[in-house]
Amino acid sequence: MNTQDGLCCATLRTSTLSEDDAVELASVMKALADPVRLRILAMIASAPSGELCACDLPAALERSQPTVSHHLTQLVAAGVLEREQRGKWAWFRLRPQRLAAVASILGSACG
Amino acid sequence: MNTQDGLCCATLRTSTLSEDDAVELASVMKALADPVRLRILAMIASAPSGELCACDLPAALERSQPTVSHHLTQLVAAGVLEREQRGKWAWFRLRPQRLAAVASILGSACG
DNA sequence: CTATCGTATCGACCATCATCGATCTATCAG
DNA sequence: CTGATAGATCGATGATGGTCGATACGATAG
Repeated sequence: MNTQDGLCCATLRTSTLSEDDAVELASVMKALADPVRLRILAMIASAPSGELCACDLPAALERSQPTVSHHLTQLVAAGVLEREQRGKWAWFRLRPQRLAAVASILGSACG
Repeated sequence: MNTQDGLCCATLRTSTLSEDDAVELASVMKALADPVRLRILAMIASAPSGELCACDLPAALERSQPTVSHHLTQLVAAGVLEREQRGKWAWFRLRPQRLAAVASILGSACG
């Protein structure tokens, strides 16, 4: 772990996680551990353009606008999404590296 | 998703998660979203025998015995660990399929 | 400038959770 | 049976988190 981008190639199999690394990895997992946030990721991943406008989400997720904004903020903070402001709209794209890092850490424990 | 074992080959990229599938996936992620539980997984994954006795964990994790027992219960409930009782000791092994399922779902969003 | 619309922030509320001490259960040693 | 040990369960507590209404901010339209 600990490259310029945080999570990296440490594996559950080859090394025991330090307390600090465990906390960092857990913080990313925590960002992914909510149904609303997972649905946001799925919607963006399946969007033809690869991006989504925040304005569509409250209706699609049946959550209030503040709630959606809160979840988007958390996903961006976790490094899983990136935000781009266009006029008065906010658009979101995946940051695949971060998801790939987590996937590879988990996969490494599976032999 | 939804095979005999729960999580399966649904991907974030090809399908929008249903509310129910999102809740189920989130519950597994939640089990992985704690530093203590991640360290337990890492310790087991890196153990030469592939298994660990619960008796060693409170000292290694610097947590009380009830706390460790609580975390182990959650990991077993999430399908990530399996428990085997031997005499008065409880031993734990990984269930790689479950971790692999989560890893593949995350990986599928990374193109 | 003013009105409007998309988002972010704030404050509050309720639910969930990590943690621990105390206690209960079960297994083994004598 | 008795004492000791591994582990689970219970109850309490303090912290974290999801949610929403109200409000503030920022950009566009007129």
